[in-house]
Amino acid sequence: MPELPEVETVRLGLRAVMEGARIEALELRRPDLRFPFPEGFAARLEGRRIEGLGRRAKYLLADLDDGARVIMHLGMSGSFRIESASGAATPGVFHHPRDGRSLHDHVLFHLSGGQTVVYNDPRRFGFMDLAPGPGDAASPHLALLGIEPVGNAFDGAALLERLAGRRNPLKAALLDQRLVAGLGNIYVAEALHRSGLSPMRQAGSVTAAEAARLAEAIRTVLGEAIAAGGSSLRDHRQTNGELGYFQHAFRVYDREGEPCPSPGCHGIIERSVQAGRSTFWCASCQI
DNA sequence: AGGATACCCTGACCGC
DNA sequence: TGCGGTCAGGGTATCC
Repeated sequence: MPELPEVETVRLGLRAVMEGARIEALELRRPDLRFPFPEGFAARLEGRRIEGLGRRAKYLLADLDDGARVIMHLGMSGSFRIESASGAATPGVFHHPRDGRSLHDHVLFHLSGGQTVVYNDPRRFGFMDLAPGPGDAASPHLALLGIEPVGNAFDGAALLERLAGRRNPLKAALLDQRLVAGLGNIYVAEALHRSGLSPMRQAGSVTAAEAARLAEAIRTVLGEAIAAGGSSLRDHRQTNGELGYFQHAFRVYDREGEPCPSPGCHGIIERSVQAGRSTFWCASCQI
């Protein structure tokens, strides 16, 4: 799944065609994704104009002209692509031979501009929901989210405050969406390596200086990843069908056994498992 | 409190 | 070419 940079890449691509457009028809090709679609979902969207397309953590937010907000999560394998009226096939996307449409195209937004925005999700861990209005409190999905790591308020002090007193491993704390919202397995690994901190460290043991370094590393790695169009491992694509390329800039993620890329470090990248997820790190320079 | 585990689901890959 | 096992960018529930 997409983590924050992949979702932001998708948002930037979709914004150009969705903002200001009217949803002429919403085509649901099955009754559910991870959860059933909300009652009357299609009817409540049809005819509405999309006034803005935002993002909170890993959620895409479409604000409608009647005040409602569509909340979309890509799960592990969700992607959006834009089809123009010509209906040209997207490179690299499997199209079902029967109707020319991929088996996993589940939701189609038919827009007034002539384009169709297609949501594809093989694993269906993604979902869509409707909130009555803007503001995190209006949705149970957003209400408990922590600080936005690319927002202005995120710095060493803000991070230190959230880690203080926590006894769980630093990696687990950073993956907790209630503390910092938007990080996932890849970017936690990358940010910890860049800041020289061990994923095994007790979260509450991080000092003010270390928190400042970590916050800066998080901000930098997310920014670089967004600029690269995200990371494409299996499923993520930009909305024009192109791959992201930040995966080539990984320093530790999926690099078990390779030499640590830190200057002057002679360590080897290790893999271990924390909370059921792979952790990649260098025991020599991450302390 | 927080850790470990199972689960939701499909597809890719590996070894046999 | 097939088959079983394992793994995957997320989030949630449930059990200790």
